[in-house]
Amino acid sequence: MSNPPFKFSINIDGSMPVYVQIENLVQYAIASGHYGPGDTLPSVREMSETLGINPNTVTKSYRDLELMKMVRSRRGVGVMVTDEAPAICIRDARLKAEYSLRDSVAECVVSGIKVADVRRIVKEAIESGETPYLVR
Amino acid sequence: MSNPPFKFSINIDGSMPVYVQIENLVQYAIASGHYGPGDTLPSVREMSETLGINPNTVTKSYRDLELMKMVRSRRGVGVMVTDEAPAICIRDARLKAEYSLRDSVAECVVSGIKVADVRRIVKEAIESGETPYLVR
Amino acid sequence: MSNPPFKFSINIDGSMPVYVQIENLVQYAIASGHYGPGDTLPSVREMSETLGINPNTVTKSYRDLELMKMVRSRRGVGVMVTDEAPAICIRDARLKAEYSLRDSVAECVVSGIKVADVRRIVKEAIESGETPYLVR
Amino acid sequence: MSNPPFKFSINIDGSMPVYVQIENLVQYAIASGHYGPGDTLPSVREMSETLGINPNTVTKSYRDLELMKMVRSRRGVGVMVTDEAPAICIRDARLKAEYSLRDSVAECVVSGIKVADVRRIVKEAIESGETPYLVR
DNA sequence: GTGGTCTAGACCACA
DNA sequence: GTGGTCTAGACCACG
Repeated sequence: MSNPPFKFSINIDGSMPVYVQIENLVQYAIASGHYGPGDTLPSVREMSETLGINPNTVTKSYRDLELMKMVRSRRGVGVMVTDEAPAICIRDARLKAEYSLRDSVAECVVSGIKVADVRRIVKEAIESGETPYLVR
Repeated sequence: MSNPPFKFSINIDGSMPVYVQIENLVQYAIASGHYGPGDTLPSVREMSETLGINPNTVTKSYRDLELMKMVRSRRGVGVMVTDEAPAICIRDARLKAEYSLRDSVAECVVSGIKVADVRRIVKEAIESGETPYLVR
Repeated sequence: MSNPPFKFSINIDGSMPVYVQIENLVQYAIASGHYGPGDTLPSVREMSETLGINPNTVTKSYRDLELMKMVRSRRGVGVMVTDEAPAICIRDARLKAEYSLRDSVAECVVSGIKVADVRRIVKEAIESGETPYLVR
Repeated sequence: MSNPPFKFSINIDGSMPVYVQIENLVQYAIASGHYGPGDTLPSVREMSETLGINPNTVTKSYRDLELMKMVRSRRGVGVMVTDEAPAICIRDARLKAEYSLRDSVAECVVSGIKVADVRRIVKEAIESGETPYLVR
């Protein structure tokens, strides 16, 4: 692996399919600048062994990412990040996060959680600043 | 059905299974006070016709709700809301909303959205919020 | 009701159907001598109101008991205990109880409950001497 | 299926639903140590063919067991025994057996069986008992 | 009328 | 290959 110090972590239980988690991981890694245009992702075999999952699952993730124009795979070489990937990833991540936030707040309000409590929870979450998918 | 009609609506093509949507609808109806302890839910047949789905799907939903202690079904009688149901529904709704909020905020932070923007989005979402529908 | 001081008690929840519980109640009442040959059972209406259940359910129980030759119903008169009923009820009750006991003990042994504990439980149950269906 | 074959057998005509029988069989197999944490149960298709029943029926059993936290099912992988399953199964089996015993003894007493006879029956049942199959 | 169970068979999501 | 969902339709148990 050419870019070793990046740590992936997936939750094999939970409702989110493994292949989606992998796609998200890679997109976050690109959005955060860990992988830049031209960088090579871990090989399918390496990734599957690292995560302890089926290689087919990784293959599917990489294929999806290729369809999203975020990576390009070349036989015998590997899977490389495209030039457009960072911009797409960053934009997508922000849009998704923003949408998700509006949604959650509305859900809280509608559930009868007090506004003060909503603010408190937001404050705590900002301060604790955990990353849901990335482990640095 | 002794209660006034509750507007049920499901999305048969969405990613969320139909039986889960029904469970959510019922929990929503209980949390909002539309159905109280002792009330009878629409019969399996009635619900299936209303929603245009197979009775077995409704049966599955009702069975799950029974395992969750929210309803009690009796052959030849119907499906009735339990005494504990409202408390469980309200508590669950809040816990889910709170968890979702923390998650979204973390996602925003990790996506590089500025803290000031996070606060602004939260503020907007609260202000555009609907009146709480949950009974306390 | 001609034989008033007998108290019935049924569990409308639980897995045992209501009509079966009623049949058992009546058989226990006959076995215990509360109702003797020629005595009249409570009317369907009275029984259904006392227990807060559907009259059809009582009707079904009485019909079953008639098929078992334990009661005989006469239009305009009521449902009366037959001459053979006590003997049948007593024999059946003992056989069922004995079979059930052997079964339970075997189940305990096979579940790994120690023999000493089995004996203790039996002793306690005898001493507490509750009646599962009858309330005197 | 990695484990040696477990002899499953169900009674398709009995009063107990088939899916409940399957659940009991699996719990029995877990309590007896045939299946341990991490082991994979027979696939839905395999089980349904073995028992000569519809796959949906097996699915229902497995789903119930999952709600009881005894197994965890993963699409594309299989159904696996959880870590807590053995303890739950053993505890449940004992509780059920103990409850059943108390009930039977009470039934004997109320049926007029003499205490001496109750003790004799218990003694006989214990002596004819099989070796406990449950793992501690 | 109510809900409960089971079947047969289809299609999908996942690894 | 795995399990998950849904349909259509049958039959039964219960009140």
